[in-house]
Amino acid sequence: MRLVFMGTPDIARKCLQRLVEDGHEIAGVYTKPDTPKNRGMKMEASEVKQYALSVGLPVYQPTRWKSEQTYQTLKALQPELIVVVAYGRILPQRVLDIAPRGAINLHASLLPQLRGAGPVQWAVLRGLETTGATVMYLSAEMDAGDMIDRVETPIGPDETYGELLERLGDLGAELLSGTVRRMEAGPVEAVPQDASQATYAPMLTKELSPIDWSQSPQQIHNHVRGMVPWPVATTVLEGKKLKIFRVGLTDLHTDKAPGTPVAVTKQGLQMACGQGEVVTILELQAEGGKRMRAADYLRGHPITIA
RNA sequence: CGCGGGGUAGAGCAGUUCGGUAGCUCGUCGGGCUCAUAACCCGGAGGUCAUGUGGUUCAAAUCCCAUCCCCGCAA
Repeated sequence: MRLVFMGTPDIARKCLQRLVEDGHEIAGVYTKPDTPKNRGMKMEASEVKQYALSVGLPVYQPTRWKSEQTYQTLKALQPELIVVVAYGRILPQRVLDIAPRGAINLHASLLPQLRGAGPVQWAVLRGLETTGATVMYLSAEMDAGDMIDRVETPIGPDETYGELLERLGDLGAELLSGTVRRMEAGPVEAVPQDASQATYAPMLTKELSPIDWSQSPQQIHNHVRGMVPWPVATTVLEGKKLKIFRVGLTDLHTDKAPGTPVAVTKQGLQMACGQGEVVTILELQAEGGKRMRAADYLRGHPITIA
């Protein structure tokens, strides 16, 4: 089938790659414009763009979807179907109407749960035990279109956002591949979402990084793994800002105030949380330093236990 | 030229300001103690101090120059 693909990060790349391997005719690939990133502020192309170029697909990076020229350019590609995966842009309704078979989207949650830009992160942050991916039609309202296909998957008790995203990317690409095949064969059924059950998952920001030590160990654990690999949970210890990559639950108790170091062990650093419970910081990174086991960090940066 | 931290033993760090015998904590190996141990005691091995076999010097981890690599902020 002749289609236009729109997407930006790696999960989108996986989907595009799968569609290419399925033998579909990709008339064009849309992705966000290159942005200055990383140390040195070098311009960096999205994963989707890098892949598209490597297989010789035409890449488009419009900045204004409202412009007539952008609209006409897409229309001229004459896609039968538009496939959108984590594109990062809101598309005007008339753009969604260009393709005869419509515009579909892969969303990494079990809609109507977790609509928004950060469904995978919030699935972990909220401590859900199950999530998944949904293929639906795009609609004017964010992630509210009629659903075509879905796949479920359990979330591991220690799984991080990054790990889950990786898995959902593979599952999602597989799911999407099947949907497009079926659409190619003929009309498909779509069921409306129950809007009353909708929850929302906004994009994470670094403002969410600081750990609230008054929470329970399980909540802190969810917070930490939901923030890896970005933006990563943080805390300040002895005046130093630390990124916290991994914590472990304990059955211990303490009468120390939340956020106070309780003890240093072979495993790492035990910290007091809410209700006198204790979690162990297992893996961390200091500014300018590498990510390392907490026990290693403490060897060179001994802390005093009050 | 966006700002900044760093590369010293297998790991994490100190030492660099003011050049002068390579240190700490841990791991590892051997021995001891112990009912036992991740605990404790004694002893040993292990480093061309990122690179240039660069410059200055009687002498460089330390000062100067160049290069490579890692990381934080910011996006």
